[in-house]
Formats: sequence, structure tokens, C-alpha cells
Amino acid sequence: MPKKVDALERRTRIADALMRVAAEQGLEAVSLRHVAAAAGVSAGMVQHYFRTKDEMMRFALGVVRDRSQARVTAAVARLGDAPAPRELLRTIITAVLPLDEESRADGRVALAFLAYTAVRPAAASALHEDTAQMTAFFAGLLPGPDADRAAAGLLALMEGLGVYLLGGHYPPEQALAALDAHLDLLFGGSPSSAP
Amino acid sequence: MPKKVDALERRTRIADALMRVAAEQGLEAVSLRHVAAAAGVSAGMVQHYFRTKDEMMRFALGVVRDRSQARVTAAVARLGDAPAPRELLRTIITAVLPLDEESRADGRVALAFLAYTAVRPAAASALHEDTAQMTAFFAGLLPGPDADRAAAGLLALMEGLGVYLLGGHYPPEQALAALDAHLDLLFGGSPSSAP
DNA sequence: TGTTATGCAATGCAGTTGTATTGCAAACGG
DNA sequence: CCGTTTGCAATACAACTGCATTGCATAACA
Repeated sequence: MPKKVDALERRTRIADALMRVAAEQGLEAVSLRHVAAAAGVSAGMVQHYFRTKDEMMRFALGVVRDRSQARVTAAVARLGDAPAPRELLRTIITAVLPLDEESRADGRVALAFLAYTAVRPAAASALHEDTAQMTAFFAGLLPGPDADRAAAGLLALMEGLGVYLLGGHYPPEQALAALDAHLDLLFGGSPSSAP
Repeated sequence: MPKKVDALERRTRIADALMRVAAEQGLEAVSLRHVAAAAGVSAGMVQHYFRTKDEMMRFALGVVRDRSQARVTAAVARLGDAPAPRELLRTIITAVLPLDEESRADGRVALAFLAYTAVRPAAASALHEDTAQMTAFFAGLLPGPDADRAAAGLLALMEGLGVYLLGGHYPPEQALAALDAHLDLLFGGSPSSAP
């Protein structure tokens, strides 16, 4: 057998470059040659690892999901054992929100892919699953009989805050204030303002 | 003077075609020739009314905003005089949410433009203003001392519900249920389940 | 030491992109 | 009736797109 290369590593490397391009200039600027240039490789190599552009896009979409999930699990792990539900929720949500410049870049890519999948329903099923899982998980952490509806609302709030943060319509403090206010409502009293 | 034509009408006609293309195939499919074909006019004419593609995009973005605003004012007008704040809010929000197929098409375009402006901050200022106005208006309708934060949250919830509706992650009933649950929280009791 | 499967670069190709340029028909003012 | 100004179509063009094809070096196995 000829020389062996870590194909997955190459693919992720290329996907990283794709995300850099998408974050800076939008998904429309994503072309084989652009991505290749951003990755510092030849255009032929990109073609070698992704037979079609769509395959590359799908792979990159998977990387975006994985990266977001990794962010969450890292934040949760940092929280220790058996955290209070409210604390846990807040941690997860702030981990997902595009609050610093790095996560903003990821967020822009995610938003671009959201618009992308809105027009290609076939590619949306994975995201679909993600939100279903998330709502179920959130519902388990919320009090009250209406946990399901509250979970759907909380998730939507998170998504909307993310969108507004990306658009620069909300500054981070405002987004966090709105989040805490909402958590106050969900968890009864107002323990966020009372130490 | 030579023959006179309603230039604005032509421009909106072209912008309409652009939105049709964008709703069906995404913003990346928007090209001068595509839009011209969708509008049933020559490519030269599109160039005649928009000197550059970017000018066309900006105009179309304005049309999207106007159309959304028109939807809201129409729904509010249908509500009669001095409606209860909660009713008014619900009416406005459901008017904006992509619940039927027509508003879904508009929503897809709006989402595409959102991703578009996220990468071109210069074009985002108009949207920025819109949400600022909206939050102020919502805040005026909400009870409690934290009306501002609640308004920001409600707007974000609306946006998130819209995104999930577009992605097909929430069916309309779930989105409306989440909205009503949130309004229940904001307005104290739970008057949505009690007739 | 061949042989061969593989990693990758280079090039070609048909189609599309945005924009500039050109040409022409029509309508109004003189 | 003529000239000018406008509305629009057509074409040209260079750049770019995704994809197919070709060629070649290299490394592992026989």
C-alpha cells in the first residue's frame, strides 16, 4: 500500500478553512479555489478529499455542529457535579451564544448554514434532530407542568438572542440581561437580582 | 422629454422577482440574469434600473422591511381601537411569524438577508434601527419594572420562533404554544388557558 | 527491485457571473 | 419635422465557478 495520510485530518483542515471564509465573507464566497487558498493547499487537493462541493458543505456543517456541541459539553464539565438546573441552563446557553469574537465567527457560519438549509430541506434533518434533543433536555430541567412549552420558548429565545447578537442589534450585556430576566420568570422569583 | 415610466414600479417589480428567486433557491442564486428571467424582463433592463447588483440588493432589503411592517400595521388595524396590550403584542408577533406559506417565503428571504448583513455590517444599520424601535414599543406595552429586559427577551423569542419555524424545527402549533406560554409568564397569571 | 495503489498538482472546459459598451426605437420639445 | 433625451435590448468581456481529466511522484508491498 502506498503512503497513508490521515484523511479525516485533511478534511477537517479544509472544513476549517471553509468556515474561515464563510465567517468573513459569507457562504456565497465559498468556492473550491477560495477554500483551497484559505487552507493553503492546492485546489486539486480539495477536490481530492471532497468529490463535490456539496459534500464539502455537508461535512463543514457537521463540523459546525460538533464544535458547538463541544463548547457546550466543555462548559458543562467546568460546572462540576449536580449543578442547579438554572445554573446549568444558563451555562449551556451562554456557551452557545456568540458572545466573544471567536464564537461570533462560528455563529456567523451557523447563521449562514441556517439560511442555506432553509432552502435545501434535505440538509436540515440533522439540525432538526439537534433542536428536538435540546428541547427535551431543557424540558427536563424546567419546573412546572408546562415544561415542554417553556423549553421550546427558552430555546427560541436563545436562538433569537444569538441572531441579534450576530447582527449587532443587541450588545452582549443586553442579551444576558434578557436571558436572566427570562430565567427569573421561568424559575419563579427573581433570584438573579437577589444575591 | 421622452417617454415617462414609473421607475419605482419597475424597481419594485424587479425586487419582487428577486425575492421570489431568493425564497426558492436562496440568495446565492440571485443573479442579474436569474432575476431578470423571473421578472420576465431582459437582463439589460435590470441593469438599467439598478446600476450595480449591490444597489439592487439594498433596494430589495428595503422592500422586505416595508412588507413586514405593512403586515404588522394591517394586523394591528384589524384589531380596532385600544386593544389590550397582551392582545396587541400577540397580534403583532403572529403577524411577523412565518406561519402560512406566503409569509414563509418572505421569512426565508429575510433570513437570507440576515445572514447577508451579518457579513456586510454596513447594510445592517437599517435592521438595527428596526429592532431598537421594536424593543421600545414592546417595552411600553409590558407590565412590571423590568419592561425593557422583558421586551428584549420577547423580541428575541419572536425571532427565534421565526427561525425555527422556517427551518421546520417547530410546527406552527408549537411555536404559538411557546409564545402564549411566554406571554402568560410576562402578564402574570395564565389567562391563555383560562377562557 | 519492480509494481501498483495512492496523494496530490495542473490543466482544460463549458457555463455563469457582474459590468461596460453599443445600438436602436420611441416620445416629447422645438 | 427634427433633434434630443430617455427606455431598453443586445452584445462583449474578463473573471470566476464546479467538475473532469491527466500526469506524476512517492511509498508500501511483492
